[in-house]
Amino acid sequence: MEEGISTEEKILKAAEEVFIRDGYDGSRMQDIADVAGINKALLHYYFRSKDKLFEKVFDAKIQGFFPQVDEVFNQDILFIDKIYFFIEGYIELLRKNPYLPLFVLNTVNSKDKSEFIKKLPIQLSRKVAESYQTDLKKGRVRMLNPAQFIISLMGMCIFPFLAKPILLDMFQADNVTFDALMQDRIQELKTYIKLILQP
Amino acid sequence: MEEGISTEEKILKAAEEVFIRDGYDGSRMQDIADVAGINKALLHYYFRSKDKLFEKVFDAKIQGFFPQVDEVFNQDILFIDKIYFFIEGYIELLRKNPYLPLFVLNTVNSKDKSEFIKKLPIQLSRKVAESYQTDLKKGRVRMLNPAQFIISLMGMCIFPFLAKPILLDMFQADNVTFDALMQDRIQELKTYIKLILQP
DNA sequence: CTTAGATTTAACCAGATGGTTAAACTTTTT
DNA sequence: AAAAAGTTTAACCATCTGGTTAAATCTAAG
Repeated sequence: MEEGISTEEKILKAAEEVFIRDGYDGSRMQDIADVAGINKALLHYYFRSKDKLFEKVFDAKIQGFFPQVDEVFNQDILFIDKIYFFIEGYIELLRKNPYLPLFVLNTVNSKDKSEFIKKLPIQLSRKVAESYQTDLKKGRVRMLNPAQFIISLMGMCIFPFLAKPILLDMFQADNVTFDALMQDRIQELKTYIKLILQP
Repeated sequence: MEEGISTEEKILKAAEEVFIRDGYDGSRMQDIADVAGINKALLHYYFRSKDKLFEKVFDAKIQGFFPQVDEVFNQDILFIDKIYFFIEGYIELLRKNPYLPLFVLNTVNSKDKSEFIKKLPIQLSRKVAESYQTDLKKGRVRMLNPAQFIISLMGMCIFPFLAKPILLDMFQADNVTFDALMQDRIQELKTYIKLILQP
């Protein structure tokens, strides 16, 4: 654990690591303290409870689950190009935060944290749908169900990171080849999207 | 809890419910005993430990994560039709077992159960790839990366069930409309697959 | 320098947890 | 019917867990 950062920050970094690795139920306050290199009582001094600490970590990480769509979708460009940019951005983001999807999905699926769903900055569906309708009217894209399209797009981006251990086994891959696969996947998904969208 | 079934079966049913609902770390042996309507000591009498009980449940459920692909892929039909059958079968299966994906993915991603990956009956990738090559040679399908295709196919089938709470919020849906969306999704995915595969 | 406020420490706490034990009870076998 | 085997129970156990407490230590302010 590095010098020069506050105890609060040490705790947040350690908590993030442990919560992501072990999940909420599997995480121990003593483990977080050990990783942070501090006395366990400080966790309560600074954050009051395990719940609140988790919430703080979740709040910090959640902003990354849905990348800022404004920059992409407010541009005056073709819908399909917006989707390309989205794919590039999202897969890059997931490559840097490969454990994020499972962390978020576990949280929103857990029964005592389902209200955390309200914390998700979900503008994606609206932005995509509006942008899609614009291009549909101009005959630039095929008619399809925007909701289903968004689900598919997200599924194709996110799923491999969730299923990484399975895919490593399935394709006799290691971390290096998996990452290359994810790199290649950007182009692959663009191809699919083009085939699906072009009228 | 029903009459006429053995204590062992009672425990397995209850354990399945609780492990799926709360995850391994979040599950308590007393909870499982309560759901089963038995004394907690019986869990150890019949299954020796929480670990072993979990493994038994996992073994039972895992067979369903990858549906039997033999029936579908051994048929002498077009590759694309095989994929259609796969989609129908898999989405139906997931609609009946909506919590299964998260259960499995959590298990294979957890650090002390990663060896469970070996229990997955993974013939899917090989079957799909072989079948795809056959049709490729006959010019029935477009050239693409089979691994990426499989990942996408599975992602589009599985992801919505993992992200259900998010999607409910995102699309202002409830359980009924979500299920209808999953029903409709079969046709939608077939459309995508057709567009992607046709030469 | 002293005081006040902030931070940290080590010990402690009540309840929870997976698991154990021995006795009681039930079913099967002889 | 009695004995043996199998099942169940209630109590118990050592350890773990999130959290608390009061004293010690550190830092900032006057």
